Amino acid sequence: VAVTITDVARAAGVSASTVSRALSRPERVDAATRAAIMEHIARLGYQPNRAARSLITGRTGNLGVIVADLANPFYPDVVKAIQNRAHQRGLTTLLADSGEDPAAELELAHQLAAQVDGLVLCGAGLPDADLLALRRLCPVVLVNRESAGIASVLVDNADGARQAVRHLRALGHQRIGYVGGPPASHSHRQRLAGARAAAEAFRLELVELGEFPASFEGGMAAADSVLLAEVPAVLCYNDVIAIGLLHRLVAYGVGVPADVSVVGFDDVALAAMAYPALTTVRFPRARAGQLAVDRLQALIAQPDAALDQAPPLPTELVVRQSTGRPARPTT
Amino acid sequence: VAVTITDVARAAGVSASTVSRALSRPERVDAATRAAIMEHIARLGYQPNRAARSLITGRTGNLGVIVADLANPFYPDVVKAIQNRAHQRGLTTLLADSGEDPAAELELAHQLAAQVDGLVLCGAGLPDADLLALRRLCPVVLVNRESAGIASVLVDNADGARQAVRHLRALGHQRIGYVGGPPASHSHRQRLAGARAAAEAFRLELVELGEFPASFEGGMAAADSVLLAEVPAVLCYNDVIAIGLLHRLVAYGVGVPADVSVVGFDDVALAAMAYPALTTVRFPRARAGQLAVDRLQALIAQPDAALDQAPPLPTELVVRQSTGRPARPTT
DNA sequence: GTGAAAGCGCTAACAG
DNA sequence: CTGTTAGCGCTTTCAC
Repeated sequence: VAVTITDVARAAGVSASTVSRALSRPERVDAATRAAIMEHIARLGYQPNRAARSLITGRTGNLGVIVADLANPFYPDVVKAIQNRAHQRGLTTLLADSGEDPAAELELAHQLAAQVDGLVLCGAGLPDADLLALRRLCPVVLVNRESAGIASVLVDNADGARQAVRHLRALGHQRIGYVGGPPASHSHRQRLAGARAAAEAFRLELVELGEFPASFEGGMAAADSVLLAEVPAVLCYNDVIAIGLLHRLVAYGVGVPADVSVVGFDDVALAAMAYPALTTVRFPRARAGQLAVDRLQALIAQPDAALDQAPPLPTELVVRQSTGRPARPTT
Repeated sequence: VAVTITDVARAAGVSASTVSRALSRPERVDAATRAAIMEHIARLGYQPNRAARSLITGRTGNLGVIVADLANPFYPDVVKAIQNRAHQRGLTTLLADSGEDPAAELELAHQLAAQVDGLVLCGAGLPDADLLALRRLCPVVLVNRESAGIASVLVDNADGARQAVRHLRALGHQRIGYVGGPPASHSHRQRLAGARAAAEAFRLELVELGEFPASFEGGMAAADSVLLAEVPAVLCYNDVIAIGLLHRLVAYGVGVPADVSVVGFDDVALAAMAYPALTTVRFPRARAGQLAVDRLQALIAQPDAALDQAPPLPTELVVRQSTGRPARPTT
């Protein structure tokens, strides 16, 4: 069924090399011959065999993406952006889900490394050493994680937390609870650090309520801590936790925002759909995905260019109905 | 950097063919030599070059997945299951997102067809004719869509709708509204048909409230129709619409389920997180994804085996808090 | 500007 | 059971 370059060459009455050249270096081929060749290509529906091309060029035209968990609403948005951008650039996307398991992630990474031109790691849980080893196999770009010697697309988590704290302070709160996420998470640490710094800067008390799984259940579990600490406002590690918290608070009859203000992080679609709609900090997922592809392409073109880290992408506070002026004075 | 089969062969003191055989047909190689070869393979970290292998076998070891929209919470779950299963089977997954655009889908499908052993189409919007043409290029499996001559993994949407209607009827409702989804959708038609049949069977009135985009906004837009029709219970095309409706109803001060019972469809994670938690019909996404891979593998092995369609996968009613006994008689 | 030839890494007959 | 041979479809020197 497959039509090869030789078929095209024969049809056009030229050699295979010329057809090949017409495709890869059009300027090195006579305009007339090129036109004729193109015509035959279109007519025969010729598509170059990628395996054969890849065998000789060493390029696959594929880009690998490994995410921690596709079921987490954070990741599909990143993947979607990556796939779209890659497609624009003529690359196809290989996707793998590590299930938050570093061992699985390592295995997948090595497997993919052999069949892609570069790898994007999202929510990577790999130790720096593994990352470095991987880097020797193929170009790697990290999304929302920093590691020495590896390119990454960073987002200003700390500033996002700062904006959230500032918002809560503007509403009059003097004490703010922080519902933490998984301790291993890069974002968690940055967000916590940002919240701490902001608490100091804005002269308010930050009550750290513990670390919870980044899930709806985790958020529900955090509700008791929030109640016990009697904080009038809470910043959560992410939206999913915030929604779990919201759910449980409402079930307890605690008014949001009347009794407790809640702020999430990420601005996943969920946040706008919660009731009351969740105030949150937007994490530029689509932008991050695009940039990751762009950086990867640059790396593929120049494998050992100096990796100048761009400044982190900005985050943005999105105020919705889950925060508001406190109904009663909060001291 | 790359270690080839020849390197392994030389190290083991055998020919390349023997190494190749040791990998693909271990039983045709002496146990001792095989062991020695395996040892060298492990020591040298040899990984077969897939391009070279693919060039000769015609197999890529890749499986393509095209989804309508990754940002729709329905799809990531399917993709995750597909990728997991594929990985178990030693296949890698190429992912593409068509953005609900049939033209883009067609282009992606043809592009992917050339570099995969088979294609899974999820939420396919392609005309039957295009599907058939595609089928000639490579094995294709459809998820939740039926088309003559093409293998598919079907789900019993009609029965899901029936279960939902039955539930509402059991609660005492005599009139039920149906908030439809996109008219082009296969699921929409099946669910509507199921609801109609069930309405007749259970002797109640089904009020069709129109067709809406399958989005949160679509659901919000449907709220007015629900109010105007004064129906005490509503079945929605899917969860996302149901959540939008819920949101708007609550904002209007309409109690759910006190004043109106609401049922969604799909059981996306969102449904459990809504407040009140959404009663819905579970669509077996993970199972469907797995089955799609299994069927695709069967097709790859025997391209023109008779395609015996398995019975549709069952759906299951999940009762949560958005439905309940009506507070007042509903006549 | 174009063609001939070589070979990428691997597998699949076919001998032995 | 193992080695030899040929070639998958393409790109890329290198002559012309």
